[in-house]
Amino acid sequence: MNIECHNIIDNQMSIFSVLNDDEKEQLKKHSTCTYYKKNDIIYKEGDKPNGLICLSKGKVKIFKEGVGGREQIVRMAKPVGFIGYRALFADQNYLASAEAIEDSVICTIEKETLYKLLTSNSDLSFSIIRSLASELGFSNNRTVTLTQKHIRGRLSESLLFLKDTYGLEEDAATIKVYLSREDIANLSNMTTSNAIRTLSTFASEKIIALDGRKIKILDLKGLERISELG
Amino acid sequence: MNIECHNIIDNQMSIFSVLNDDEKEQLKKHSTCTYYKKNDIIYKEGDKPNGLICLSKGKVKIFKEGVGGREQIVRMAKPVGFIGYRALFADQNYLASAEAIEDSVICTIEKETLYKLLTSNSDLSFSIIRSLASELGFSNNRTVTLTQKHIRGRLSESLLFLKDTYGLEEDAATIKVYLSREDIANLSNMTTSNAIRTLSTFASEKIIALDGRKIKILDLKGLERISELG
DNA sequence: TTGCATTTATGTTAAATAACATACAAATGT
DNA sequence: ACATTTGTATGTTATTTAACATAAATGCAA
Repeated sequence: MNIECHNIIDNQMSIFSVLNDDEKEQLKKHSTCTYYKKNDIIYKEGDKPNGLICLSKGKVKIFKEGVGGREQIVRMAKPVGFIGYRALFADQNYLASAEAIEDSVICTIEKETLYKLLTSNSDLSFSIIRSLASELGFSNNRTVTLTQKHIRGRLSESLLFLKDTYGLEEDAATIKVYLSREDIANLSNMTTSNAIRTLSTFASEKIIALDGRKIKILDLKGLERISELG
Repeated sequence: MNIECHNIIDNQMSIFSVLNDDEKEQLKKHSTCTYYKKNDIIYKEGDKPNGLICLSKGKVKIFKEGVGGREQIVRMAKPVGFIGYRALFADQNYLASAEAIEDSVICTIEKETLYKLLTSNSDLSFSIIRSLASELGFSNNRTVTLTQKHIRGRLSESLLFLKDTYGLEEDAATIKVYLSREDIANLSNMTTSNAIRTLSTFASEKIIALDGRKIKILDLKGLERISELG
């Protein structure tokens, strides 16, 4: 039934590995599974969180609407990872929206159950503190990157970020996520035109190869160099 | 002796208010006071945190070095607030530097003592989770602001941010912090020249009044409007 | 298939902002 | 009191990037 939820909770990689069997059982009883199609909205800026959302399968983008409706992707989620936990723990409404960029499965854990466990299990609290602290560091880094690097630097950093987040296909070169040029632009703080143009330039420089939405990294060192130089 | 530390720990506004007297005593025994002059560095990017730093008196800027040594201010601290807790809890070295922009007093709480308390007191963990989650929301907001708003929007948002953070003088108009034009620029992601120029423009439009480093807000609504429009 | 919408591609122009140059004022040290 | 540095101010130019325009390619549905 919500076998997907059970898998997450039992997963050795998840933060729930610090829980004992009884605690895990609690979580399983109070969690529900939901299925999303590609392009489905999981939640919207302003919505109220009602539980801890965990991505079991698929890929999700988290983005904010900026000036003139222009969107900025602030995070990309992969399994097994949390979504919207910032708002939940800050006791705020969502400040960003989440949309599935592939068919996805999420598992929602009831807020009350989670909080009860947090009270009794300090290791779980520690895990969450560590997660939030890491992501804050990432966010601060990104602020500097997106504001200070030039277009080529921002784009190459985004490509490296996508590679690090989702990994590579069996050919050890193709980034394992297929975004529209618009999404790549929204991730890299540039217009779609400029994302397309700069990708083409990279391709002509043999740094990457393009085939539709497939992006193959040909010269990793080169990409890293461009990213560092800004 | 470290009376300043004691004040922080007993302060009703600090997150330590959830502790009992015995726990507070523990903290006091394992904390030390340090005094910093204006422009003193408290820690540098890459340093290893060795405790929880709390600002007791003064004002501190947290900034990152970006492309070509250009600095970006990511946070401004005021009493009673924490500094560098992100790196401490993420178990990382500092990703940013902290510098006193006024004579300041900080109180450092030993990591081991803090962690012991976190294990036994879940309310304290909760407080830290909430703080980190709030700051992450702030950071994501800032990313969008700094990348999408135009110069006038970024500068007015920075002025409003400084007002909200440090408050106003008795005249109910002058922002209670005295930054160099360069710092204002580094906060707003622009060059010093453009910060100076745009401040002058705001002054000529009677939105603010300038007197050296004193910035008086004459038209709050106007400033908010400019900030929102981007 | 055909038509229509969307995405991708590329060239041109316009706007925003950084970079640079210079001048002057204020603070600081000797 | 003077020289030296630092901060502030403002004008000019160069560069980056957004905005706009157009068109080809692709995906999708009737």
